[in-house]
Amino acid sequence: MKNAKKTTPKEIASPKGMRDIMNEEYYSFQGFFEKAQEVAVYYGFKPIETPILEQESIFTTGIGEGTDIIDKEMYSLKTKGGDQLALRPEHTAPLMRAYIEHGMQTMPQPVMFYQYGPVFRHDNPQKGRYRQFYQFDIDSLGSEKSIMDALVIKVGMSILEEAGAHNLSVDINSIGDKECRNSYIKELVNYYKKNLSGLPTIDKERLKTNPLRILDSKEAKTKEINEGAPDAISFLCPTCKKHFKEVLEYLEEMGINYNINKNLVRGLSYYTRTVFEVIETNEEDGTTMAIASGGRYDYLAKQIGSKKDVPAVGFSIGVDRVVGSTWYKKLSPRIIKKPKIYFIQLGGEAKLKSLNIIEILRKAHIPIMQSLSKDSLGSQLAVAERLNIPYAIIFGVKEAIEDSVIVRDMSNRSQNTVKISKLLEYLKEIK
RNA sequence: GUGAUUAUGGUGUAGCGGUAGCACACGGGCUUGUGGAGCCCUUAGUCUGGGUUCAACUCCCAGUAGUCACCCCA
Repeated sequence: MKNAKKTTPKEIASPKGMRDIMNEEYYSFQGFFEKAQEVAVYYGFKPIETPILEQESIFTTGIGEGTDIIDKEMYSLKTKGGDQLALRPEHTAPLMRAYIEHGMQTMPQPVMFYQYGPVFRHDNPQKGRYRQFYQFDIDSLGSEKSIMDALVIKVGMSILEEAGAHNLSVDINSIGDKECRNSYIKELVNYYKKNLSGLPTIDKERLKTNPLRILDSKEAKTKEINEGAPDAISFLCPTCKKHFKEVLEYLEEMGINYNINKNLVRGLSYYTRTVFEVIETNEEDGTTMAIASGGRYDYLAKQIGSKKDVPAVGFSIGVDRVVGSTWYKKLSPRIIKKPKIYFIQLGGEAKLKSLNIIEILRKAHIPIMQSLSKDSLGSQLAVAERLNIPYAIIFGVKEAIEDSVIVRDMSNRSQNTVKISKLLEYLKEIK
């Protein structure tokens, strides 16, 4: 499967960085989504689903120009009607748009939502990175209280733990609010200007567009310069400092391990105060990967057109990275499950009545696999075997006359004849 | 956007400057009221476009795509 596209002509291949999710992988995703929803619901979050397409402007103004996501990774398109739309590169701005559009500020605050689905970024694919990928988001809108920061982090971490994660660490930082962040940026720019000659070109460029980003630059020279850079936390105004301290206290209280990373700034410009990333360390090779991240975005609402600020905070999980990890504990979905019964029919008489029996099973919520198109018993059994299905229901001419079926345990080849009227009862027992 | 690397039926693979084998899978047939089977048969391939050459699947270049890494990010 891994080379499925190596020779497929482009016309019939999925687009670069996008793939089909099926079989075991499908169940893995589905299982994760169900578990994540369950956890979120226990904490009082409600579901929402926003459109995959949005006005492009909510992203350009919300996430901000000067970020890579906007400048080079967005799928933009113009509709036949002339609207400028974009495939969502993340869930946060659309959620805020929905909040504003539906006047949710009249509801009891905060409003807490979870949502999940595909997001799109036009980046080059590599390990754990696709152009269409899946995020599960937990957000609290309408409260600036530090406990909401802690809450979304807690819920996100619980979901990850339920999924089998155990080597997680939370990198956390605070980049302040409008005032302290601006004075900090001013100070930072001054500092870099003093060291301008030592900065690589990329970072000189960033000095103009997004100076905060220089802090987590991967350039060796910049890293050196960053050693002496002023740090955001010491520039925090008293309110922000208090907020950050409270968040950390809550995390400690909940036993969540964190480390303060002064260079963490995140690539989206709507963040204020709390920002964090959840890092997974691979036990085998020691490599790390961010599998979830988020932060507070108190000014996003106004940026995308609200008259009032809506303080909010969110946590988003990179589902592909969770499901694709070595530690992922396969969560199996409850709603869409893999059938445990293979239905086999034999003879014209039986084939005729087969669909009725399948319908009886369907009404009892018992999914099956079948090969109605086949005739011979042997070949149908072979398929059941091949698909690794534990039970077979055999329905032949004789059974059709007697209104019964044979239920066969594929593992030990034992079988029983069961009246159709008692079939559901019988199946309940063997499960 | 940058770099490395790869590309042969559906899948996995062989091979050679003289146009391709093999295995499995799939499909059909025989047999068959009880299992990964057997036998027979069919289908199906050199990623695309250029170049070198009498001749290219093979050598060269470009493109595309997979994988990985950088940037960035989930």
